[in-house]
Amino acid sequence: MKVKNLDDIPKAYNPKEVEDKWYKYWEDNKIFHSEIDDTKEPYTIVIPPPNVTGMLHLGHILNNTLQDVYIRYKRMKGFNALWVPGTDHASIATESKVVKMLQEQGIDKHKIGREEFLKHCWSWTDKYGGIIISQLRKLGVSCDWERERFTMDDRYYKSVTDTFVDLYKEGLIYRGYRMVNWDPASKSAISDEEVVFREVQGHLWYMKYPIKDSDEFLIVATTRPETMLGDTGVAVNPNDERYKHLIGKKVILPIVEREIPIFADDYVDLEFGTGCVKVTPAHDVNDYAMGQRHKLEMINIFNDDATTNNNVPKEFVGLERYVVRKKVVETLQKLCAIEKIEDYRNKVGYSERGGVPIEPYLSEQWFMKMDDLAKPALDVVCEGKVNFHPNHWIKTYEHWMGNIRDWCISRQLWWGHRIPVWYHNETNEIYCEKEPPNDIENYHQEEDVLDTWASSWLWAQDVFDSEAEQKYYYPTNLLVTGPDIIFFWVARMIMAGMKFMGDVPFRDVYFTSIIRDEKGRKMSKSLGNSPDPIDVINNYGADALRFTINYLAPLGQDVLFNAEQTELGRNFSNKIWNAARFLLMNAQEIELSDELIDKHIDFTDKWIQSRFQNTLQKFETALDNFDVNGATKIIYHFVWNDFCDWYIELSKNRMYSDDKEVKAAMLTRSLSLFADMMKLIHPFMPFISEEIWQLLDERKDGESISTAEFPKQNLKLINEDAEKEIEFVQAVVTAIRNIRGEMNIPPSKAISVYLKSDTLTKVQQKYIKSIARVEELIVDVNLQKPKASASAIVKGFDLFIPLEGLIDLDVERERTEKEIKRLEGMLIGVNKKLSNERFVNNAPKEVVEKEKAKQTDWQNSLSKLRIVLEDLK
RNA sequence: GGGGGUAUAGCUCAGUUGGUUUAGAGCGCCUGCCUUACAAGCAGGAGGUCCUUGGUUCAAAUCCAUGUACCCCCA
Repeated sequence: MKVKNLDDIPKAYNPKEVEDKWYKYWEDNKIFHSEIDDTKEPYTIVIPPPNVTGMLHLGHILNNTLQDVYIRYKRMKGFNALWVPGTDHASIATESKVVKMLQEQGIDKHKIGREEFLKHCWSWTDKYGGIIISQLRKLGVSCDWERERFTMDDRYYKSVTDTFVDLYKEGLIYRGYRMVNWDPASKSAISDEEVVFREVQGHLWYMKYPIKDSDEFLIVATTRPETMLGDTGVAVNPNDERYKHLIGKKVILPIVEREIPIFADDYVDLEFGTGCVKVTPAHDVNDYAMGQRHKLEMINIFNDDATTNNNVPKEFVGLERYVVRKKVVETLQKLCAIEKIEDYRNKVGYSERGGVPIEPYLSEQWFMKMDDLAKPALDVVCEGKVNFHPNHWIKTYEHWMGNIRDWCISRQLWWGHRIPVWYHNETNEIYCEKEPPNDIENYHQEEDVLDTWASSWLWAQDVFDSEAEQKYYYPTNLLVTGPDIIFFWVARMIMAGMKFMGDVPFRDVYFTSIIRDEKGRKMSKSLGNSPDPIDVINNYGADALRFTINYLAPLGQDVLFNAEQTELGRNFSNKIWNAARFLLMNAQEIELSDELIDKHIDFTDKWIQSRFQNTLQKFETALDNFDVNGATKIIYHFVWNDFCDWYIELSKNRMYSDDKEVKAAMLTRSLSLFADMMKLIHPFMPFISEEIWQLLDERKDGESISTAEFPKQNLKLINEDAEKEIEFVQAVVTAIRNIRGEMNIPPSKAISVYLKSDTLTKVQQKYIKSIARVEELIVDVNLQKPKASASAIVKGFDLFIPLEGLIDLDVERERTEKEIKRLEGMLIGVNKKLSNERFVNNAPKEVVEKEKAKQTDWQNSLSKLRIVLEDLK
């Protein structure tokens, strides 16, 4: 062992100087590259591909740090670790950005045509596509960048469209005229999962529909009066006595003057509104269903941008839907056909991407049959072949998979995987093959592209270079993602895996927390409550952010985050840095040697080794159980409390020893342990751990902690005797510090301590003296309490600190009385337990013994304290 | 309407198969310290009806039920 020569180690850790340097080193040395190696077991993760033109946000930080923790941990454990990175083309999100950008230049997408438009999309992708990737590098993720993938790569594109052809031929994909969720802004269908419901303050309009050949009229209540232009019926509940006599009659639709039937249907809620429902089969999902049941006419009144078409009276044609609403209401009011208008809160579906209310809309779309695909995908989760963490998500998954509907996979967009279907120009016959028709001049291709998720559902299986690679790396081991895309993506990847690979795509799925601001609100651009992670990294360091966010993020709970909390991780970095700095500075002038590693060992060394083993064990168990949050707490506690607060403090005694060999042996061991400690830290804080690890010993060129062997558990090093010895030292020291603190005795003031005990070894005494700044320590089983002294009971033994002149007797009396009260309280509890016969008879013997021991201890301490108190009076 | 989650210190959260003292941590607060690694630090301290009410048990923060409050998802 030979530490680096260091002239001047900065007092505060500066991540900026360290982080970029090591990231470059890792990349230059291809530390993260993986290739097939049959001698090693693979451990594979595929990144949830972020939107190619997106920006890194805090959700990405948590998600990618978690993946990095596992991939780095497994890499050090000797697995052939591969983390495949990449980005997603994000069809609708990217296209709407490009459309907007072109609009600002006065360019219309349709005027320039598909090919020209796609060129703009590609240059947009080229321009912004690198940003999120470089941001991820700042975070320190250990992806194999040589394998970076994009969902629009030629190879991947081909798998996506080929898969379409296979499923079409198998009859699992079909075309149909159906009602879909229509986004009038992007003029495209979107899936059910892309609709977000928002509560809005609206109105309930009560409209009068006159009954044909009668003076009577019906009143229908609606939240969307404009759709009345497309009404083709009025429904009532068959059991509704109020309207029974009207069933079969007709009403004259105001404005339009169309005769439409009154019919009965169970769907109608007697309680809602008036109990009469206007039915617009072409513009409402429930009305559509009723329309089909009762064979109603379907009148589509909207164009694809939600303006009215020619199916409405002339004066209403060509108006935007909310303009029509106003005009319809005004016209009805003039006709005295509005009974009343009530305020009403209801939920309106909005397009997640387009941000406008969706329109239920009838159109020709492509669908994928879900029943056969869903069944095996549901089974593997229920059987535990895919494990969810936390596992309560299984219930949600089960519920969704059990009630699944066919998936609308076509989108009326250009940016994406164009559906591999050609229609014959004359016959309109469908041609669906992996290659275009030979006589392509006689065909025109389907204009629609596939839903983005219908491409990314193959991500876990089609990011590899060859079949051999696929065989080696698939199934992947872990997927880390947010629970919000459990249906969009996780479920569909499992379907794809089972269908095309005959095996699950991943064995474990870790559902991350959702990051919120300190008030619990979702992070959003409009609220401006989302700190830019790059700013946070620049201010505190990537390690600090990585550690903090994991320290704050328990599995399955939301995280309330603000940037200042990153101080936690920064402070921890600094603590680690200074501990290393202290040891390294002391090691500069001295000859370290591996041969000294087991020389001059005492119980403090045995203790810290024992603690480290205990920590290692708990740390690995936590990671194996996906308790990442727990792992951060375990390592934090060991580093800060055990190692820094106690072991380093204790080591100072030998650090300043005259015996150079004692010092060298101690330093050799400490630094060796420090290297192991850095390995535990490394998955969370890759930069600082690499920096320090490189300083601790001479390293070969290209060597990295990233590929160093992870410490092995060694139960032989667990040492209960040493732990007990330290516990006693800690108890004595804590008692002394407590008296110092409460009596306001400054640390600079040397004191004497009397301990009425016969169990303290000379070595223990030596450490107590140095660490508690005790000038004179007298240990004697027969000693008497000195006059005017403060006292404490340590593990049943009297401890006195004579402080004549300094000690305030009133304070000491209060202190003693407080302690007596505390003990009395505890004794009441234990006495009660032990006087309960049923407890003594029924509880396990060990538990009863324990309680008895407590009783004896406390009784003993209490009587000692009472004597002390008497003496103070 | 259906499903899921959460209630523990001022704040954010730990708390293992029920028994580790009268329940822990970080931050915040109070007191004392520039103790030759670290003031981004050290030492000490205050602060809790473990949401309500029942039940199971020798024993409940922990298991069960009920109620209340908040959050999320689906319709």
